[in-house]
Amino acid sequence: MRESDKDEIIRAAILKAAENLFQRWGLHKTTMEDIAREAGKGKSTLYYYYQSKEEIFDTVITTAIDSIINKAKDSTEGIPSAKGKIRNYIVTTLMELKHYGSAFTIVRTEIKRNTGFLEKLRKLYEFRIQGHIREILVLGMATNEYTFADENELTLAVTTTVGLLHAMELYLLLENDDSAVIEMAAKLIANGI
Amino acid sequence: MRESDKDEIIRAAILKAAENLFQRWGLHKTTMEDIAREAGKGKSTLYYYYQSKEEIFDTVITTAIDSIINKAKDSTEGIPSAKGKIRNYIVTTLMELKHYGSAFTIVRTEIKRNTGFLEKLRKLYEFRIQGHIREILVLGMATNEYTFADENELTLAVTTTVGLLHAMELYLLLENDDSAVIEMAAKLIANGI
DNA sequence: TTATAGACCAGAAAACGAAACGAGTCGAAA
DNA sequence: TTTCGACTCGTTTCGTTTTCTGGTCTATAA
Repeated sequence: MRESDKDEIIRAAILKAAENLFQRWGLHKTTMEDIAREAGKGKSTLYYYYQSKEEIFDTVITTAIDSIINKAKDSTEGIPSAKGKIRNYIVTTLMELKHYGSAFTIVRTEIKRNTGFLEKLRKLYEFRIQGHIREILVLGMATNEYTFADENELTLAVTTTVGLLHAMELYLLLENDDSAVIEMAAKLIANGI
Repeated sequence: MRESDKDEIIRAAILKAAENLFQRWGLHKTTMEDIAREAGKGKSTLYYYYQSKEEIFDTVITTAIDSIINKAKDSTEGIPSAKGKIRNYIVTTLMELKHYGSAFTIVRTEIKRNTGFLEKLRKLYEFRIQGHIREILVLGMATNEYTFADENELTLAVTTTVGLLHAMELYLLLENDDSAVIEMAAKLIANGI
């Protein structure tokens, strides 16, 4: 057991080193040797812990996204109304994304370089976000805040809400918007459903 | 007078030629000689009518955007409710944008190549769109559909609505979404304000 | 067996000089 | 007033060489 603990520590160290370098230099300018040096290991050693550079990058990104989604989810706890939950979920997601801001320069660059990249990312978290939103909307039906004729309509509402969220993420990522608009947009969506 | 009429005809012919080629080949693969050949003129002659290639391109794009905005505006005529107007304005804008679709491949490419391009475009139409939305919201106050505490709140609502519209445009341009979501999103925004 | 790293490879990317291209100018001519 | 051929000069493209870098293999040490 102590063996695998040590294993995890080194894996985490590599990840941390990679994250630092990715944030500073982006994916393409960061070499495996850079990461190895930063982690105080030989280059070959990295391949003992990770299959490829891509796996390292994916793990870094996934971790970041996980953190955002978890914070968004957490921000809905303790809020009684569904509308409030939706509002918080959206605001938190966007604010966190904005906060990661500079770190996500990488993402911005990567989006432009490779259109399929977003597609790939989305698959990783789309499902979870839709689950969260659906959960909230279902709650909203119980509290009479929202009404949906049937399962189809509920699904459409979920899709639309998440779609709008994505649209705003993209907007925030590629352009730069200020917080007042984020707040208002979130409230607007929450009330509009 | 007949002189300037003839002038306008040739200018229009050049524009039409340019539009065809831009749509087929994009801005960068279309040369001034291509346009001249298509318009049946010498290359130098183009410079008698337009200052630069950029001016030609801008004019083509502006014309297209004008058409979209006008159709959006028209789509609100005859609708009594402000909510209906908002909904139609958004749906029409997005559907038209989608309709121009292939033509706007250029725009898509241009956006990726030059981030400042969107900025520039936006300045051309931002003001008009905000004017239209504001007009509708003011009407919505008269019909008691919408309530705003003061001028500031109204302005924020306008900004947010237009911001969301832009976000969806970008999303539509860079990704591909289906009409059902557009409809729902428009309704959602209209009701949420 | 586990963990590490140096030596090595093949293909990708960078560097670079030469050639081609294309936006824009100018002067002449109709 | 309108048109265009000839010219320019900065940019892009292209073919080639060189460097770089992700990934593998093998040796070695604990």
